[in-house]
Amino acid sequence: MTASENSEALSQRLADSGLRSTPQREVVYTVLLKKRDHPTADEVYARVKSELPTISLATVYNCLETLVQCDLVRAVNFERGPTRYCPNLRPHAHFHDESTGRTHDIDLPPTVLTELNRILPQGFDAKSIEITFRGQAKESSEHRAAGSGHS
Amino acid sequence: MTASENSEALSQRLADSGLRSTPQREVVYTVLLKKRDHPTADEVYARVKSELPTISLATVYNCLETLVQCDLVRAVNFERGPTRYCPNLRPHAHFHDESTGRTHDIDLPPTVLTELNRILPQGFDAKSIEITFRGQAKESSEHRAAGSGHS
DNA sequence: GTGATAATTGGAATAATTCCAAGTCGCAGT
DNA sequence: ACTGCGACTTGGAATTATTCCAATTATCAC
Repeated sequence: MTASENSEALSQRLADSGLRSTPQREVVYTVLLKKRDHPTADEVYARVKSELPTISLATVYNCLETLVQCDLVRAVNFERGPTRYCPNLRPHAHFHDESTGRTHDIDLPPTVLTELNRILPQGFDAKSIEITFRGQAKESSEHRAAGSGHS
Repeated sequence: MTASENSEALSQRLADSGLRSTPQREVVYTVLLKKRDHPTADEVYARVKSELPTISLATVYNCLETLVQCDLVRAVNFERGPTRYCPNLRPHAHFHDESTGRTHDIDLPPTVLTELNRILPQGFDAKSIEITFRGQAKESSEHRAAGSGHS
């Protein structure tokens, strides 16, 4: 998917919700797509500033919130600490590597999701499931964990 | 399990880690056991104060942290917002009811855990898995969701 | 009991996020 | 093009959750 296609997708989604496409929203979104390392709002702010030096942190929070509303980005929270943002829309779990602090996306086979829904008692109706592994990723630091690639 | 048995278990665990059993730690722990609604530190503080009026919020944070260290309590974070605390030690998932804001424990069959570990790519070694459902629990407010009962 | 060590306390400090009021931008209708 | 209205952005103040710190207090070993 090219950059302009992503931009198209963004304007489309925004328009669907009656929202406008703005430079700030575009840049925040492309920053998320460019480096998929689950950055915090502060980190996004730092990255966006190199392209849009006058943007404010409040706007970054606003844009991120907007993108989450439009279902273009997922907000992720494991443990205490700042919220992180993830532009991977495929069903996936997160693996939090305790030694590096890094977070990897793990693709979820659909069977696992249906299986998980089966363990819910009567009357529980889940709209979404979040799964976080915690442990160590022993291999090379250049994992190509399934699920990060949208290219 | 009686109250004094819980208290025993607590001192034991604390001793194992070279820590002392104190009134504050005991009360914080019993408060968590008494009402298993995943309270925040502030809520625990409020409940503990009725029994131990001079306790400080800092101490509540300290005690909770200690209990988590001793593996008697789990700290739970879904989405932004304060950390919540859960004295259920059995493997379980959380179901977050979006309409009531309440959180229910869902027992996890061991098969699900082994299945989940199977989806990890080579080199990923998970020590723990956290699962959170989000949706609506349609039934009566008095669910006896499996997993809460230790009695 | 006495001393060493651990735990508690209150308040200040920090971190993350939200709120708010003012200013700016962009489109719709003329 | 011009104007007006609502949406968006901005900076700073406010809020919330949590941690830090220095001083006191309690507890255990001897």
